[in-house]
Amino acid sequence: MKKKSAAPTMKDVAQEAGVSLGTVSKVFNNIPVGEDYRHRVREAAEKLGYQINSYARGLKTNRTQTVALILPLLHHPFFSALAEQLTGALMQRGYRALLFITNFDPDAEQRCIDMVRQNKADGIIALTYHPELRVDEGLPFVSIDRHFGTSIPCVSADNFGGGYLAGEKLISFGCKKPLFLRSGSHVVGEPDKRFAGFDACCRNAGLPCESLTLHDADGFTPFFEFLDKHVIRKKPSFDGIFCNTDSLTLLICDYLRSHGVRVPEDVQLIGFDGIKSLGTERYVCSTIVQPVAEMAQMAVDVLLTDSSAQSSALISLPVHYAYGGTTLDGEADV
Amino acid sequence: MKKKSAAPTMKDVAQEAGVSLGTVSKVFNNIPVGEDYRHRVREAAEKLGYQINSYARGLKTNRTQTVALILPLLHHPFFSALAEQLTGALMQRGYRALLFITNFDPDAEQRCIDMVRQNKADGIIALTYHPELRVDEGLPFVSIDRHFGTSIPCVSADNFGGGYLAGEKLISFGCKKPLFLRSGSHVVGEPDKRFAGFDACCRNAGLPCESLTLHDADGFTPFFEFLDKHVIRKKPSFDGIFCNTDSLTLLICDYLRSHGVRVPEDVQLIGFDGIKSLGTERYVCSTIVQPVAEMAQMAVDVLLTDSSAQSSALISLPVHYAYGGTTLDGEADV
DNA sequence: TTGTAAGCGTTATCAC
DNA sequence: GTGATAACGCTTACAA
Repeated sequence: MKKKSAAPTMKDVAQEAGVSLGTVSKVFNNIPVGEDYRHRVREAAEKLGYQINSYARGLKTNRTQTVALILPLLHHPFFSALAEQLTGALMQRGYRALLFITNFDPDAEQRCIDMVRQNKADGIIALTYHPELRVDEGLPFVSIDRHFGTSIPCVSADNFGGGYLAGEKLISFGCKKPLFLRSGSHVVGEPDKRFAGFDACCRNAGLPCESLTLHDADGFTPFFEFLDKHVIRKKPSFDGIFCNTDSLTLLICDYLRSHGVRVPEDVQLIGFDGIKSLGTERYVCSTIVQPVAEMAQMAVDVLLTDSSAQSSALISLPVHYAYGGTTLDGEADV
Repeated sequence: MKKKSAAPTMKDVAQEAGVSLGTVSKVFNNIPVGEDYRHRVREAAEKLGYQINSYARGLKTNRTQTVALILPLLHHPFFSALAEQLTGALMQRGYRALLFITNFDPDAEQRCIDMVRQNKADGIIALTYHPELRVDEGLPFVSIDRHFGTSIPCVSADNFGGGYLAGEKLISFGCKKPLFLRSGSHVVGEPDKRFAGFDACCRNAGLPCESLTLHDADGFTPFFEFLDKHVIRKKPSFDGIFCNTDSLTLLICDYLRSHGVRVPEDVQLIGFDGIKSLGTERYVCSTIVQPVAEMAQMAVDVLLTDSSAQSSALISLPVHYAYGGTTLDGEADV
């Protein structure tokens, strides 16, 4: 008794069907084969519960139908939505997703890349914070939100356009004293353009905006100090704030309200991402919505499509504005 | 010019180091080898940028260091947290995560299982809604929140205990007329015990509770109709609601407030899951917190640990209560 | 200790 | 159209 429910192999199927190994292989690769043979093979496979061994196949073909997803984390709606959409888009194409979580740690990111090479994934889709990742030439790679310049395509939302749109909205809602608040990684990436767009819009309107940029390590207290300083007797010295994420918007909104500042009456807030609230499924704040599904689909398409014209394209997908209670436009505008 | 940056193989490393193939293999498998040999191999590997080919290895060893994660979706904090924790726990153990999203579709779930078999994963961790999944005997399987009875271990939160605790809390906060609301899949699973626990607690206290159970297909309107009927002039005929998820709690809370019912003054609400709000990182409602990290760790441990005593255990991990603004205990109790 | 060689389950290249 | 047979890159007896 040597074999203990070992998975059936092509050889077993061949034997069961009374044909040769090669014929079985052909059936499973849609290579022309006599109709009766094809049938016998299918039946034998069914009977034995045969499933092709993708490891053996991958070894031969050098293609594994597997794509690695490298993300910093999942416990944030934007990232989890991205992961879900990416996985779905891959599965539709017959690919499997190998998931790696890096926690923003550059070392972990590099280790992931190495694991991917071991795993012979057919490609990588990554949202990485490692400024100079060492990744195989020849291994298809698509970056999200981080443009590595030469030779690596990047998919992102239209961050500049989104920032500009945020400015337009705030101004059209009557804001005269715009402020920009940012918190996040110090690694430069596409999302940095949100401020550039906002700033450009404010300038064009003759309403230069103040701004305060923080990095992860700084925590949030500088924001609170800033707000304290600029809020005199519940009247802030600004009337419209564009935060670089919905998450930050919520934090700021909460702080202002708890200090007697009315949102949106005294100050209007616009965020970025398009996060919806659990349960009610409404936007958690007025926001610039990232087209997550489209970004995922595009990333997969670029990765898997014959990379002839792949080049080093930077693909920015259109965003849109959505009302979420922190501006004065109200539901009507939705 | 045949090879076009083909990945280096053990043979290349052996040649570069001037040793035999077998020796290289031994180095990479931590099998005793002369110190100088070991060194030469390491250097050669480094120089060539060699990475072991896990497909070739897997073909030989029948172990792929890969575990499949099968989840219905990711765009919900509980599932994304679970996915993140599971992936982390697996990576710590040197395993990679193969992610599958099923959208609650039993067919998709079965297809995933088949893909997993093709991929020769070493095991499966699944939160599945397929009542009678056909899964290989011999392929380690751990279920989350769904107990398949015989032979498949299941990890979940202590749902009964959590329901009981919710009852105790509501009663200790002064509730006299408890209500239970449930929405979700019609597939029975561990989470169903939340009501059982709550009901038991209410009974013990001599305060029998009403309840309304809905399934996904029903939508939410029956809840609203029910509430409308039981709220006379802004005074509801109940004063404490236990909802089976935080998500539902938020929905109900929103509905009540928009109809002039004060939460928590008129009605207190307790949810289940332990979801935190973006930005402020506070619990979105008073809730029974699931120990997600521990559940993930446990699932991985059970899956990967020598399955001698694995049996068909049902492992319930302890939950705890947390204040989140929808009850009368206030921050002090946290 | 180190090297040699036989597979693992496929695919692909041949003759038939 | 079909059936042998040689790889693919690795592990693992076994021989040296």
